[in-house]
This record gives sequence, C-alpha cells and structure tokens, in this order.
Amino acid sequence: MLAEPSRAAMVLALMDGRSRNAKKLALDAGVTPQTASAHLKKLLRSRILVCEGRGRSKYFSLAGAEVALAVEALSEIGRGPLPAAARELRFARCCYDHLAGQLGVTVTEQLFRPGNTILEDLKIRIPDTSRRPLFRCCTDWTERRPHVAGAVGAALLRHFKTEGWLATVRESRKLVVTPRGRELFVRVLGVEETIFR
Amino acid sequence: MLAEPSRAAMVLALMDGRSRNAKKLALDAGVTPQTASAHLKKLLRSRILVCEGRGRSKYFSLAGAEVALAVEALSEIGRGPLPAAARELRFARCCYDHLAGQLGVTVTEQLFRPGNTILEDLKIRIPDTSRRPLFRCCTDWTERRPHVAGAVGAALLRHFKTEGWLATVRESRKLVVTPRGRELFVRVLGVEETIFR
DNA sequence: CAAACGGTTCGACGGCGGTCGAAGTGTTCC
DNA sequence: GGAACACTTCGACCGCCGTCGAACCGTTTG
Repeated sequence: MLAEPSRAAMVLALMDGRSRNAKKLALDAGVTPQTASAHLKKLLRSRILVCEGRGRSKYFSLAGAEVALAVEALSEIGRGPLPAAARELRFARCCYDHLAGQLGVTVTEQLFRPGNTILEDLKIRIPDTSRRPLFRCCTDWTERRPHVAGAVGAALLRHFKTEGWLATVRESRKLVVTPRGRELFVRVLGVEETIFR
Repeated sequence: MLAEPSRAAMVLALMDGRSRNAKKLALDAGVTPQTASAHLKKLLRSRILVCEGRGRSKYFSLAGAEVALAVEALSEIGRGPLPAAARELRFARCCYDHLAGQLGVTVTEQLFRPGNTILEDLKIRIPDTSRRPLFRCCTDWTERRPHVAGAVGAALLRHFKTEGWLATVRESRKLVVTPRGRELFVRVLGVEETIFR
C-alpha cells in the first residue's frame, strides 16, 4: 500500500494530520482524479486513511496515530552509516537513557523474578517530578526481548554509571562492564556469570 | 521493499533478531535460491538487512532497530475493531492469555513500583517447565503503553480468573471486573479507585 | 582432484497493477 | 432547470518486476 509512489505521495501529504479532498490529493500525487480515486479506495479499505464526506467533496485524513508512527518509522530506515561494529554493541549499549543489549534484557528479567528486592538493594530512587511513565519497555532489536525503559530504566542506568559498574565509550552507544560491575551484576542482581563469556 | 511478499516473508523470518543463510530464507519465502538472491541483494542495498559472510555461506540479519520498529509499526495498522465496540474493550480485555487494556497497563505499572510484593502477596507460582520467556510485553494498542505478557502475564490473568477477580464474556476478549475484584485490585495491588470510573 | 553445495548471474516469460480517456452519478449554486 | 463540479466506474493499454531454468563461480569435503 505505502510502497506505491502515488499512494505514498498522498499519505505523505496528509502527514500533517489535516485533511484534504480527493482532487487536492490527486494534484499532490501528480495523477488524474480517476487514478487518485482508485488509490484512495484502497487506502480506505486497508484502514490507512479515513474519509468524511462533506457535501460533494470527500475529505481524507490519516486513520490514526499508528499510521503516522509507521510512516515515521519507515523513514528512519537506511539512515546513518553501516554498523560494522554491530557485534560490539550487542552485549551492552545504551538506548536513549537506559540499558539495552544482552545485559539489558537479562537485568530486566531479574527485575521480574518474584521476591526480588533489586530496586531497594540498590537504593534506586525514582524522581516523581515528571509525567514520564514509571516504566516502559523497548523490544531489544538484537535480543528480540524486552528491556526496561522509562523512569525505572533511566534510574538504573544512571546508577550503574555513577557507581562505576558500566563505563561509556565516547562517540558511541557502547557500554563496557567494569570488573567491579561484573562482580556486582552477578552478586547483587543474580546475573549468570556465563553471559560475560 | 517490504511490500513484496517474498521479501516480507524473509524480513519477518528475521524478526526474531537471529541470522539465517540465504537458502533458509529462500525456503521461508517459498521461492528458489536465485529469486531469493535477487531479493536479498535489494534488501542489502536499501539497508534493511545486513550480511556477514562466513565461508561459503552468508548470514543475513536485520540491519538495525529502525527496521524492527518499522515492521512492528506497520503491523499495528488496521488492527482492532471499529470504534463502536472499541470502547468496551478498552478498559479490560485479554490479549492471548494475559491481561490488556487500561487495567492491564495499570497492573503492569504497579509491578514495577520499587518494593512491591505483588507476586508474593498473590502467591503467584510461575511454572518453569517451558522455554517460554518469564516476561514479555505487548504495547497496548489502546493505551500506547506496555502491559506484561509472557509467563508472568499468563500466571497473573489465570489467578485473576480462578480467584474471581475477573469474569470472561463468551465469544469476546472482553473481561469484566467483579465487585470482589474491584476491591482487591485497589487494596492488594494498589490500583487507583478512580480508574474504575 | 572430484564431487557437492551455497550463492550468483543471465535471459526469457508472464502477470499484476497503475494509468488515463470516456462516460456515469450525485451535489451545489445560480 | 441547467451548468459546473467532485467523485466514481469501466475498459483498454502497457510497463515494471517477480519468477524460474540454466549456467557459472567459489568454498568445503572426502
């Protein structure tokens, strides 16, 4: 649906969230009204657009936030340099302001063990100043499993850095586990020794 | 790129984050190796996949988080019922075998409060028989925030149903909070009274 | 070295689908 | 009522691109 140039042009034209009529969209896409009509019909059927018929004109707009999110997500692909160093990032890296990679998902799983007292043991304090959700999760793209984000995720990474468990690498998202960190991850968080290779 | 069925099949096959060789991907997509080769070439050029040549085999995997995000975002489009019955499902429903909706994300947030003892209080036992991940999360499509899934999510919903907190509605994913459940959600899980309207 | 195998290139075929002209329906406005 | 207009349907055309057979290259294995 979004792959076809004319349809893509129409959807992109609607990315501002406003609505337009069919003729305007035909112009945006550089096709005749008949062609546009066929495309718009398909876009409606596949729930990408919705329309509201006002009089003899029909006004089209994006069907919802999911559409806008998907279009934005697609436009992110292929930017940036090739990840020759991908492997290095796989074990531990930061994802915005929280921990990701094998270590990230492992820590997250530990947090979910019934009876764990990790957040208290580390004396993690969550600043409740913001409207930020306490907890979010990203699906880790290397692990395809969730790691903790949100306020809790940020607080954890902050702790690991200030307490010298993890060190950052300049100009990179890579994180390095210090010897001290390695010992503490195992002893305090119950992480398997083996994941450190 | 992602619109073509064979390529989509290959990319979906790689959505678990692991890597596969060209022949395996050809099989997944149901095409011959020549055809797969052509597709893989294009997917590499457009930075959707990366490959690592080990010996005479080449191992392909997703190029990065953006790709996984985009694919997931695309899969969200057009899901869900039309707005008429949507409202009813919004508050509480089951998502496969776990709890979703406003109540689902709220419970999930409670689980992440530092110092909570919810899983022990409820005497939740996680069967560790399976290879099933202890914890997964779905992004709730109505709430746009994560709710707990995986073994923990399933155990929780099972508990809520067997203990009479929630009642199922036949032929529907809808879940109804019983008066008993309502009281317990507030007292035991610390859910805000107000979300029950 | 020969055989097997993974991956690639080339060329030919065929179908799906985007395109537009022409014509049809319904609405608005004078 | 009639003209202008927004949108749709139909039909025919045509080009792009996915497909596979055959042949080719390079690595691995015995």
